[in-house]
Amino acid sequence: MSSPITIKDIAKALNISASTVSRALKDHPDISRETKKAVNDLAAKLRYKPNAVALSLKNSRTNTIGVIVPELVHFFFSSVISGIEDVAYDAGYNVMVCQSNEMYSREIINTQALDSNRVEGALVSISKETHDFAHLLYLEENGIPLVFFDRAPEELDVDKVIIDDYKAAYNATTHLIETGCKRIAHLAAPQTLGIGIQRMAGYKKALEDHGITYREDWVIEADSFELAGDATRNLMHLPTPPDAIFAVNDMTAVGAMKTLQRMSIAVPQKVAIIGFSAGFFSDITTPTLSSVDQHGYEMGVEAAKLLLQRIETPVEGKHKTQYIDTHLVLRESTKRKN
Amino acid sequence: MSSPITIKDIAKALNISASTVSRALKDHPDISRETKKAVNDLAAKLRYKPNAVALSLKNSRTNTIGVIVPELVHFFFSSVISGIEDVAYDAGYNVMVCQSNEMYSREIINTQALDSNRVEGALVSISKETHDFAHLLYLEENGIPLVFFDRAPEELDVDKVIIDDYKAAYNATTHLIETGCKRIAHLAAPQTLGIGIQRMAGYKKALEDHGITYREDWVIEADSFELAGDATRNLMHLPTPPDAIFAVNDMTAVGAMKTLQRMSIAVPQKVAIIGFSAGFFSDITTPTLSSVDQHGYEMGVEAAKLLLQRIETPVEGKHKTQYIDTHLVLRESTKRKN
DNA sequence: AACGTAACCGCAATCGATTGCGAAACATAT
DNA sequence: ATATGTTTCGCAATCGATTGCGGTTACGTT
Repeated sequence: MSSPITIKDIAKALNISASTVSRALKDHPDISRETKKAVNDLAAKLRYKPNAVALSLKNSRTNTIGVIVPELVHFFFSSVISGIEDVAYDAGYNVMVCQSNEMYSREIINTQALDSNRVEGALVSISKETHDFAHLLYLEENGIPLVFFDRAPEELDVDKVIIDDYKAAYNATTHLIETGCKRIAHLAAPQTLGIGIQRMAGYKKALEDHGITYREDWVIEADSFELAGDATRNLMHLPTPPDAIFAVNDMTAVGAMKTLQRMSIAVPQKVAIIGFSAGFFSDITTPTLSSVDQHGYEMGVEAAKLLLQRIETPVEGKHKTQYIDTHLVLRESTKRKN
Repeated sequence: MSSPITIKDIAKALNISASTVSRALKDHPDISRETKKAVNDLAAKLRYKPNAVALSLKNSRTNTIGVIVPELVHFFFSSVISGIEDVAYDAGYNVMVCQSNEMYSREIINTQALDSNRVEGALVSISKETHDFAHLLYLEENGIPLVFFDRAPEELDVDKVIIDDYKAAYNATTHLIETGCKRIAHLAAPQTLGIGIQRMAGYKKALEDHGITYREDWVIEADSFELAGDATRNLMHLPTPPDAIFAVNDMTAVGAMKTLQRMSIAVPQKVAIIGFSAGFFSDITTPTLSSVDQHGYEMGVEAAKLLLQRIETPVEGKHKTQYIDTHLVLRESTKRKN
């Protein structure tokens, strides 16, 4: 009902000036013990809370960071945000969250909103539509540190926290090889996306390092539950079908698994499957799905830490690319090492 | 690098007063055409953006709403937040997100942060530890509208957007009965939580209405993937084990399903299972999981709409309880009706 | 008695934008 | 030439909190 208590209200009630109240509240030596007590007592009674907005204006510090993600409803992104929020909380920062819904136009508006609200830094994972980064780089030009996570622009000198897709794909493929698979297929992401290219490259390199010839007909672009069905059927109808599938993400892996089961092909005995972490539902398939854990929470933590560091001490020189370690989560959809 | 452009910068550069700049920017009739053009041109050139913080202070309107959830990393909660964000975006509001991590103490601090930051309203789903709501109700007493969603205090006159847990549980249980199950167990949430109580009550009522006796040993408090394992084993080791399980959420349902499979008990033939909340991973289990869809996104939308309405026109009289429709999503883990 | 000096506290400016009111400058009317 | 009107703009206060600087007491010292 009533508007919030201000320092003036206390001053008026005690018949002293606002400055005295302010000083009393922060235990300034200029203020007498009695005055301090009176002020603090009344402040407590009225439940005075400093107006963060006024402080922000005065100090040019909002204690708020902004986050833009393509979509909130993704296990991975919500994990990242959770990590961000925990770090921010510990550091006394608030988190303003926006989703671009994979739209370039909305990402721009989100960026401007964060700018207008004078967030002290921004954490961004770009939308699928975004190929121009001017709106974001503009933030940094204006003194708002910017850290990309997961989906970051390639070939740009910006701060980013990402996973080593190449290495992770290499490890996943190697695991298939080491558990006895020799005909390894890859359900790939579009080769326009950085992750698509990197994961493909890691896959190829693993084959090469283990003396396995790369076969083009074992690689199909398919990166969703739906697309995985057709792709898998096509693979299994080849003269020499694969005995393992490395899928570019978990939904694709599950799509392949479901399809194989419908074809009565045993997983992992006939065909092993490994995915790439989009979520913890790898636990709940039958068989459970081996996968590459992307450590979303940790990525959020590291990205937030880096951002806070940039806020404290702005970049000198080159920006940093930080890799989050991935690791193989070995479950039932791949065979055991012997 | 340089601090953001202010209205004064433009005024100084054009040798006019700040008031004139302000008026020129908003097309006030008092300002001449030439002045307006000069101001607008320079503003565009310098990419002037009004300082939202200063405006907030002046207008006592931050255009920001706060959200507190127990945990971000939940399909349901992230769905709700997504709905909230979309509504807020359309209305020109920003969203400040906090997670309590199921801790009462942290919920309090979150609340104070939102208060200090003068959010114009708050959307809250309470933590498991929260039994006292003073900190939240205090917001509303201070003119910050408050809308609870999903986890709301019972028996309190507050605005809330929830599902009809009682009805949904009744329907889920009834479906099990109608598909021939007669010994229906319930893996329940803590009976301190409203949802726990309501879902339990709906379960009981369904049994009663169909002439099935309630048995205490078929009800176990277990609301996570991990807890479901032990609970399910215990259930199946009873002299008369159940032939169906109604689980309080999907993760619990999946935990039960996995355990049954490990015990070589056929789902749904020997034991049918129905979950709650229809996370999209209900699709990928084998068998796929029947569940109650909670419509998280829609709940977020409705809660945000209600909050914005409260912000526009504060409550007169009693608060509102709004129910989001649920519906049964029938998949393979329950039997078909005949 | 006169002066010095702590001890305490208030004035006013500041952060950026807005806005009521008043004031120039010029034009038109009487 | 005086009065009235119109156009265009600036002053200053405001939002809430902070802080340098100056001012007022009261007390002690010589």
